[in-house]
Amino acid sequence: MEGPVAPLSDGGARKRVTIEDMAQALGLTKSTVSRAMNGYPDISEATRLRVTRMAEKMSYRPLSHAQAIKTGRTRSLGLVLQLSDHDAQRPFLAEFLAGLSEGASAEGWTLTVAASDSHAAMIDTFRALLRDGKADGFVLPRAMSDDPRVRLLRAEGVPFVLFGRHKNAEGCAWFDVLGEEAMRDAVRHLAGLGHRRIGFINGGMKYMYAPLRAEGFAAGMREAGLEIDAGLMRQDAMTLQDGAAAAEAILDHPAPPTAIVCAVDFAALGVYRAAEARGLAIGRDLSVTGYDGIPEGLHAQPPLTTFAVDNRAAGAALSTLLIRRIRGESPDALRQTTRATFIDRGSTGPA
Amino acid sequence: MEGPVAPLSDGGARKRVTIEDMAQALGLTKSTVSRAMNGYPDISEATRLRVTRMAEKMSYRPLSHAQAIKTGRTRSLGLVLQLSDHDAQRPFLAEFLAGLSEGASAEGWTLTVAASDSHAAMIDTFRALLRDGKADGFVLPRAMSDDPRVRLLRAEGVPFVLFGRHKNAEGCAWFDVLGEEAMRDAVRHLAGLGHRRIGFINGGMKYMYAPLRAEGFAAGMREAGLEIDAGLMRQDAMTLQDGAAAAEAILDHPAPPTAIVCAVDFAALGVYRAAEARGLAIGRDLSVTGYDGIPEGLHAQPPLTTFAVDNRAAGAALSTLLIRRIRGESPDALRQTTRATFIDRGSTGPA
DNA sequence: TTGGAAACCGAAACCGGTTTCGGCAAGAGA
DNA sequence: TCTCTTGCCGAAACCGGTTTCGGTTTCCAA
Repeated sequence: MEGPVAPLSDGGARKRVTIEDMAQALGLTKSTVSRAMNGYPDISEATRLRVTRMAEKMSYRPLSHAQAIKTGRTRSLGLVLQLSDHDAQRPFLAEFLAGLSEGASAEGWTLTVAASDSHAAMIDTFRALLRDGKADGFVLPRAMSDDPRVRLLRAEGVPFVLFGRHKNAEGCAWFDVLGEEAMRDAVRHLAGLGHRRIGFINGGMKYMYAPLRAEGFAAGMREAGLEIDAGLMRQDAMTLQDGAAAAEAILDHPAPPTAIVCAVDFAALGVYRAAEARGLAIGRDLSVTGYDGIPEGLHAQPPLTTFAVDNRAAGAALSTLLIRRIRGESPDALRQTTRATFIDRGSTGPA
Repeated sequence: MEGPVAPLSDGGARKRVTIEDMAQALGLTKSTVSRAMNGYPDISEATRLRVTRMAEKMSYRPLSHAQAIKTGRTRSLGLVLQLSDHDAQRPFLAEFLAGLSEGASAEGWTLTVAASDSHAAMIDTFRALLRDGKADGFVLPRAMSDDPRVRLLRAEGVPFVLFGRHKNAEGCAWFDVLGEEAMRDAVRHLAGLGHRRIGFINGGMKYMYAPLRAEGFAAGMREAGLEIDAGLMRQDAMTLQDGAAAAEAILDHPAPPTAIVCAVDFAALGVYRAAEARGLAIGRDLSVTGYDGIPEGLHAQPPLTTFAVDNRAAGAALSTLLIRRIRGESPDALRQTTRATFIDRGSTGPA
């Protein structure tokens, strides 16, 4: 039923190869082996080579928790999820985790995940993980403008890397997707289709990305020579419901827009609903753009024109950056950005 | 901008309290302290009490990786995500992780997460985690009928716990939600509304849950004295698209059903789409029930009648079970099930 | 009173590494 | 030729725990 079963446990047969085994095989002492593997300068290049070769051959890898007892570092990255945050990050979580795990395991690191409901609990979670040496550094998703996590980790001198930029760059490494560029491109795209009154529905203002995207939208409007009407702008819309409500308000404007740029895909789908309720056909009577690239957008009617974020790549980049940070590189050298990719589907059309 | 910053790092000031500190404070040796904390029989009840009290007072907790070097156990649970699996588990992932983390940290354990694309890579991932002692046991989501993970872990003698039941119970601990009961209740509910021709759209047959739910559906039909028509049944529908396709096929039947029971919410939403395309009003012309309790169901038009699974509770239960399993309890005592809760919304109506 | 078994704790080895320190040999400068 | 470095490695201490092994006391029965 379960197929043939391998030899059965190990029975103490095949044991892990230790540094002592290495030393024995090489005719050296374990201290020499250790220093060779850790790049100490008082080891000749010749023996270092012998050691690394032998390590390869015997497939020796130091036990991370054995070294941790002396070094304090476990070769593991920490991730603390905040649950009260709206489902915004949910759809991407799997890809994001995959990326993180990928980047970590490429260097022989692992990922330790914890979750907490409240902000206070989250700080305690960080403390507990640090206290027990369960993580050598942290990935902080969703950078916020006043971020308690950043305060804590800075104060404790613990390495971290943000997903999202931060005002106060001091000591901050980060990876981010240039959402403002996407917003600008969205406006440009719509303006190119002849739209002149364009609305904007932004995401949660407590996050760093929101002001940036607003800025990008504004820049796009200026470049296109279009007037920015505050009556056509809403914010803090991160769910479909929020988006629908925002769209209702905007469409109630005496001079409603012919297109709406959304900072979040879910909000864009909310616009679909509001439009439907008014008998407006998306892509014909009302153009909409989103941002994120959620799968639901692809299967909406019509499919949502949006900017896709590669969350897996982001995760991989973040873990790589964090590892480098933990290894001591300066945070100033550890800031990367990328762009979202425009996906022109069916939700935009000529004005 | 960031607020006042605490003392700065620790500067070596406050250090972790070690077992030696405990020994000193108690006038004992560290060996005694250790044995007291680990429940050795050669420690008097009096000193054990003194030790545990002092541990509480000094908030002493042994460093998990320090003990790991001797015991081999790290107090961490492993979770390996399979990415190629369709997005089925995605929406629940956050809650599921939260539950796992919750259950783990309640006992002072942590969660190590890894991801892999292919089946082969997944096995390697398990091996790597085991080899480096990064996990003492594993949570296996989505039990499959012939599960390579189970084979591997059984062979290696590594503790694990399944989310989902397994045919061959030997050595298997598990937690599961009784999907078959939900399917039966769904049929009963529909039969009570007067439906006599009821279709069934099942999920992925490679998973253990699918045959069970089919069985539950069949049982419900028998109990209601209704005829089971194979022409009204489809399987392997785990996405909205799959569900729509299955519904199309079923509705093409010369004697189409007036209700369809779905084993997966996403498939039920696919039924919505198929019905819409034919001008059938859900809840009036065609009744539909789902299973899972995804948020999209709540906001569908009309809201989806379904059975909600508490994935957070499931996660918490699983980690608790796994910890007990790792501590040596027999798997036979570690099998729990619960029921999904029926949520009667708007997608069912009288025949 | 004595001998033996429990009961209980200390001493020391060990786990798998890292890091400090000291010493030997070869090479360089005088 | 003799010292002084330098280069290179071994010896040993250490990290924070666990576990084995003895060695005292105390209790109890003989």
